[in-house]
Amino acid sequence: MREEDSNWFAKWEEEFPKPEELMPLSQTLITPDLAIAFDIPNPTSPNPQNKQQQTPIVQSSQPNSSAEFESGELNGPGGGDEPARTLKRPRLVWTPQLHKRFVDSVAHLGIKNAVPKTIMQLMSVDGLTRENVASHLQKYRLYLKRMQGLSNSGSGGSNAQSLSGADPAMDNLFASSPVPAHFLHPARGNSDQFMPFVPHHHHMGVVVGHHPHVQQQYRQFGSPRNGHFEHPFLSRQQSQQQVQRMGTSGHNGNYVEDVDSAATDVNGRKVLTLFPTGDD
DNA sequence: GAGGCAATAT
DNA sequence: CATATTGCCT
Repeated sequence: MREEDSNWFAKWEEEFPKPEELMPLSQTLITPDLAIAFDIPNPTSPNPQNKQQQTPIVQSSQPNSSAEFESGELNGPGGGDEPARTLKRPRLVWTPQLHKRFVDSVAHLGIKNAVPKTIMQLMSVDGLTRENVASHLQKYRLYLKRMQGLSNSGSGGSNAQSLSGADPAMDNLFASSPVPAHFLHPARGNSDQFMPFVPHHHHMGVVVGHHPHVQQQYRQFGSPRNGHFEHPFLSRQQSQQQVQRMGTSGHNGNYVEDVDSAATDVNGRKVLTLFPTGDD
């Protein structure tokens, strides 16, 4: 019982956006079927008054069979009554924010408890599946490993070092969130710290976008898209900020669409964007 | 079944 | 290219 114990929770809370802040932006979970079926409402006449659906109960959501409203046309096999069955969920887009939540969860869970299931539960992100987390966790571990090998300079911190030529694959995303020091080296003398497990439930909005065609979301640095130069980090943040503005403006309940890093798709590739509306 | 990880697929 | 999926193992 150190003084830290009394602090971790406060910090943990602080990092999260308030429900009120989430409200304007968060949409209820738009089920793939629904989104696809309706092809997402047009941006100019969105749903001005969207209701938010809170789930006060802690639940590992397996939103895989809830809504099944067909748009009327259905060639469905059999009769066309059954709920969504073999529908594929869109690819999950790991925004820096979402990943931050991921990292926070892992950090607070401790290495031992940081397994896909628990992480997923702690994150409490609607629509997030165990597989999503598992896949990302795998990559994240590789990232950490890579970094341990290169952790020479005495930055004393745990930040992304130079990334050049190695595996610049995911560095961009991962570098955007602070990596707890204990991650880099196994607990020493510290058995483990377990958490009381407090089910914080913040609702994250889910946006499914159907975009014409955008290629890479995370472009190389120094490549301005609309004639504006920006930093890699900023560019990402700005993209998100744009999204937020649209929502907070209250004018248009616009779904993410124009934003390059928002819900986008390459020729029919649907993308799921869960975004928290909070700080970075 | 759940997890970890490498390979492979989209 | 970022995720998803699969295979094989513990």
